[in-house]
Amino acid sequence: MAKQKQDDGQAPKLTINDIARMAGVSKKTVSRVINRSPLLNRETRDKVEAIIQETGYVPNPQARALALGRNFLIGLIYDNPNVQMILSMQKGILEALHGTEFELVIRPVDRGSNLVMDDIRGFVTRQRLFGVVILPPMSENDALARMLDEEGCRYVRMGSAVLDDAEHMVASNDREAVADAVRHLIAQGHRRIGLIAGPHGFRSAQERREGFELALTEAGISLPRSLIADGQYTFESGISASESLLDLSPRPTAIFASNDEMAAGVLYAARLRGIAVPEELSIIGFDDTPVTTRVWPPLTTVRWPIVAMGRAAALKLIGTAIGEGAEVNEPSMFSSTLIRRASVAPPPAS
Amino acid sequence: MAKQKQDDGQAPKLTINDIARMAGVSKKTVSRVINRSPLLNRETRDKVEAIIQETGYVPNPQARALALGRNFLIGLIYDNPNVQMILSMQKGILEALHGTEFELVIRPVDRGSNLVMDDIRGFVTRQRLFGVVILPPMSENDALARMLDEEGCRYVRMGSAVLDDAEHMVASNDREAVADAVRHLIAQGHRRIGLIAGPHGFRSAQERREGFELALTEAGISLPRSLIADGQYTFESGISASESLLDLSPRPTAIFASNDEMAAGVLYAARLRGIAVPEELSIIGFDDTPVTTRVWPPLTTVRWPIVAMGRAAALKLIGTAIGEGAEVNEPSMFSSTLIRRASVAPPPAS
DNA sequence: TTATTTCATGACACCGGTGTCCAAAATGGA
DNA sequence: TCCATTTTGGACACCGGTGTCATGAAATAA
Repeated sequence: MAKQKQDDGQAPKLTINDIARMAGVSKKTVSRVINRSPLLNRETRDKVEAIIQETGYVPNPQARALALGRNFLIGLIYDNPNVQMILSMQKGILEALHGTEFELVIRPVDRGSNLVMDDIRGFVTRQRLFGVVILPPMSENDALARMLDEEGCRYVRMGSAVLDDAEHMVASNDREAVADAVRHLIAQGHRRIGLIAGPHGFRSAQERREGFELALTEAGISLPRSLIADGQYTFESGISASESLLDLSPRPTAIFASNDEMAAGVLYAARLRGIAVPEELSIIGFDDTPVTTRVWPPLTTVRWPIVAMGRAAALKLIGTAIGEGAEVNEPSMFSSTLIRRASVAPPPAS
Repeated sequence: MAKQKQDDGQAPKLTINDIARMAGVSKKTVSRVINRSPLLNRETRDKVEAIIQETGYVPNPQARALALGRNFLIGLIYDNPNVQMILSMQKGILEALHGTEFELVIRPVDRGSNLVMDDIRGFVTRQRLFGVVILPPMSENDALARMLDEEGCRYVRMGSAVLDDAEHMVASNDREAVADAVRHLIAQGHRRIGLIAGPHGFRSAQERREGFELALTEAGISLPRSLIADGQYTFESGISASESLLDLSPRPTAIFASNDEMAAGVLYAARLRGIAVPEELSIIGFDDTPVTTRVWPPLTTVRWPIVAMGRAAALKLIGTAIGEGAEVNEPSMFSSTLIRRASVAPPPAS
């Protein structure tokens, strides 16, 4: 029955009882101090807080989790292949969580598997997660949102447009961003502009396509079906999709690819055919990933504030928990910027 | 005092007591079944296990964490700027953790801050982590390893070479891998080969440099100091470091860059000067990141099995916990492969 | 001054598991 | 048949917090 004091570590592991004893109050009173209960005498609070400061006591998260029936863990759920995006999101979320008691737990899921729902349900209920951030395209799954509602798990959905569930969304305005990019091409004099679309079923792909069509319609430019090619958001699909466009006669003088990977694929395909970029072909991508500056010429692209959005999502989740008076009111709609590099030029004189 | 049955979710949340009642045994007996205690009657075990199967009962991790004083969380600690590596490691670890009761918690730390140690200590002790995986260069910090030992926290260090602490290492053999790459250049006829080294203080940088020098020494090629330039593992540093090499006369006919980002920088700098790759200059990088195939020409590089190493690290950590008889014996040293692409050719006839 | 209300605090049970220790049952030897 | 020894299972305390309710003190009203 000897207290295990120096058994392995030298950290004596203070508990709430130790603090209570030192302060000469009950453990419940210490608990009140920790949880900022309003019905506390000022003196008592100060005394206990001083001791907590002094000793560096930190409540045991496991015990809290058990008593509260809720953990201080935020889950990050994704089924997305885009590593850059995942890591930037992760970065933003972690920035917001830094200094709080929250930790980030990663959960990649297997899109397509029909066990996904049960998998996620088990994840959030077993771990009693405080909340989750869902990355696209999984975030577009309304059934998932309903399930989380049922389970009483908070969530924020990242997206390329505000869906019905606006309350839980942090979104970028992809449509308008793409329209701006295409307007830029039109302003340079381009009229035959090709589109490499993203995969069917991705909301972002749809939004970007709509933005593309919007800009052309505004300018009164017709869009033959042949100028649209389907891609899968991968480099390889960018190469193969652009081949059908580059074989056209007359060839498009510019191509908007729905993400940077595919834009890099266009550049690659153009080089294989000896087509000069940007002299004979202008290219614009989307995401502003590092690859845009590694290739030659550096690619004009659209930058969306992923890190800031990740931060906003996390704050939105934990805001109610740490909101000390000021209601955390993060913007839910973020806008993107056209980054002009060297892959756009006026079309060649025909 | 009414049981909250259908208050928010429809999950009745089975507890060990429910199972015990249903099986007609005490909760402790159920606990024994869960923990595979050997001193149990076969019939009792089967009966309880059947009920667990039937009801889908899963023990509450928070309660277990509290009672055991240890969580089923694995921490991933990194201070590394290389997003590709972080994500690949994460992927490997998650693969190994999939289907187990373990979850992955992410912890980026701020290298250079002198609070790092306390930060990590707080992280592992508060959360009572089962163990952590440490990515380079943080993994080279011996003081950190000692601290984790003190705190009784398991750990695995990822590295580019086996350090003193071999028991806790999962490593790749960078030195030999680089030597192979440089031997390849020599075999093609190169004699004036430049090196862009990684940052001082990174073990990987040192190992790669040693591999470079090893191959030259073997071939009896002398290495003037002017053929070595310092980089920071970034694209930009690759550009500036290569400038000093490309200004030399005679110019090196090949450059080994200590990672792909810097190799991409060399390519960029070469293009700015109108130097043809690979005709006038061969380039080899290290890491086999996606950028190597996005640029033109695709870069020859060294691939190290990051995902497999992450998997091995995780298995090494949890192996003792899930080891059912068979002692998990993952290899601790991984070897790399030279990936030949189009950035290497024989040197120009001088 | 006394009755009533408000406020601050504490005692105690509880969250859902696990460790310790002891009792009952089963087994074996004399 | 009885006692000693080994299994097998349960009662109970405990991990470190939080919720509920009771209690005593102080403040207000009568």
